[in-house]
Amino acid sequence: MQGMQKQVRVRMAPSPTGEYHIGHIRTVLYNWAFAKKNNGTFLIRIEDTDRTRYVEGAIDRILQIITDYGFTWDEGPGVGGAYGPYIQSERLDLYKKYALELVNKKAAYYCFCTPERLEKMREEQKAKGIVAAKYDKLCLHLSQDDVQKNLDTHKPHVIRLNVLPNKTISFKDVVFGEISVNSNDIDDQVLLKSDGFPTYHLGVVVDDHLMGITHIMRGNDWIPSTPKHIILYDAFGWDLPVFAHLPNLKELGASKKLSKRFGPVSAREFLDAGYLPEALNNFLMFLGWNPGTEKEAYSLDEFVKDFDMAKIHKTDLVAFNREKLDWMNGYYIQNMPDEKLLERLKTYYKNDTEVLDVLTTKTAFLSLAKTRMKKLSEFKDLVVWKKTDLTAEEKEVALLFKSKLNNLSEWNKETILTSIREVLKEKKVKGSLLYKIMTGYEHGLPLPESLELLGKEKSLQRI
RNA sequence: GGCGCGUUCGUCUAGUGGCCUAGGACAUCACGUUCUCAACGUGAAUAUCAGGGGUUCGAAUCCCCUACGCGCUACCA
Repeated sequence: MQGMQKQVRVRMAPSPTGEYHIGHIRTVLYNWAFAKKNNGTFLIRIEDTDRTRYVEGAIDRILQIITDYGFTWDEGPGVGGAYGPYIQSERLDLYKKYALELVNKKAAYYCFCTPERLEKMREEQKAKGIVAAKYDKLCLHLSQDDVQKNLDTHKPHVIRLNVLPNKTISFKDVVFGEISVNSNDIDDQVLLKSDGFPTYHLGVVVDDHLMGITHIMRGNDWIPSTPKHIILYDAFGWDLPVFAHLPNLKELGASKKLSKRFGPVSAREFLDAGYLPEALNNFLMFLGWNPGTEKEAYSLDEFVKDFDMAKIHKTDLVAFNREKLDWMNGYYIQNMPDEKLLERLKTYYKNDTEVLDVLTTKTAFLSLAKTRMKKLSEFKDLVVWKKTDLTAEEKEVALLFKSKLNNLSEWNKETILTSIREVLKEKKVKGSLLYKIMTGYEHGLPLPESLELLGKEKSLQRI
């Protein structure tokens, strides 16, 4: 079968439990690019199996933010596909069927233990000095009759994975290499909860297999769970997908996860703060991957071309350098064609009439502002000037400036600049004072150009 | 505590036994340009590759130990 490459199918499986994190976008990016590079399929599957953490509307918001970052999916919510439904809560029968298959194969068993008994069991183990409590397999030893009796009386139950002792479970990770764990360290994980929903472990394995997933790229916090999944694949007799675990993101300086204290955390917040999706994506690409060249500016298309799983970093955490993100965003703004930037700004400031007015009547401000903003959110302070209080001395400068401007017979940036130079020379003041007088800020867009745009009358009014 | 994983400039990294007296980018500093601030250009500084043992003619690169960090240890994902 050499040369018969299996069709690449990858997935992103968000849980609708809250806001979509910027790190999730990084994972989307890698999976999406890998699919595109291999002419494969990128699908989205919603893992809404935790009803206690379910957040109303979260699915729509997650799909929207993925879209807003520029990604599309070939199968999944909204687009359908041959392997649907793509929402786990609509696949409950499937998980039950496979859980029962495992029970029949003795690879799993019914457990009728109450939460209270589990709690007590853990406390007892703790008292004995065992910190990581494991289920004691009590229900594994229930007779067939007892199990049936309990089922007949509808006693609440779960289905647990039956982990055999003294086995070495190992798997090969594309990033981390060979990883092996002793089965004695693996708990008899619940597979099917008492409410009939699967746990993550059953859900992913069943769905990844049924949906033909060939490669799994996810955060490396999943490494410890992977052996459980391997046991499941083996029990079902299914082929293993390729695993690649990605380094997680941390806050710069701290070895801790991203925190609101330092800035945006959710994917949506970054957009709201005025970051461009293309800059964000470019930044995210390098958080866990590097082409090995000195090229740093990457469009999505270029990334698809160069992305290589073998170049994913084997490290546990990568710092999210917000300063570098700002630089990169500024870089993208500077290099964006004016018309395109104008559209972005109009969308960003769609509820701000003051800025919108500037964007429609004085578009020339755009090219002046371009090199002066790192985020779209900084545009407003550059073009919407504020009033400020002046000292007596400053007022004198202001009046001189006003009369100079008033005397100009021609109103253009050269004549205005001449006036500025004269004022600065005569009054021996710094340029920043004129900015304060005109704009209310110590600095801003070049005055000659700005005032030319504003017009003589309005400029004089400002003073 | 147990298990797993990691550790190169302040940060993200290049690096898979000799090209490394460790390269790039961000940040920092200096100079140039200048109506301010940016942008831009040029240049500077910053890492005995966590520490200690090996293996080898030769190690950031291979092995062992230690330290530190992170993750997991739920009827959460």
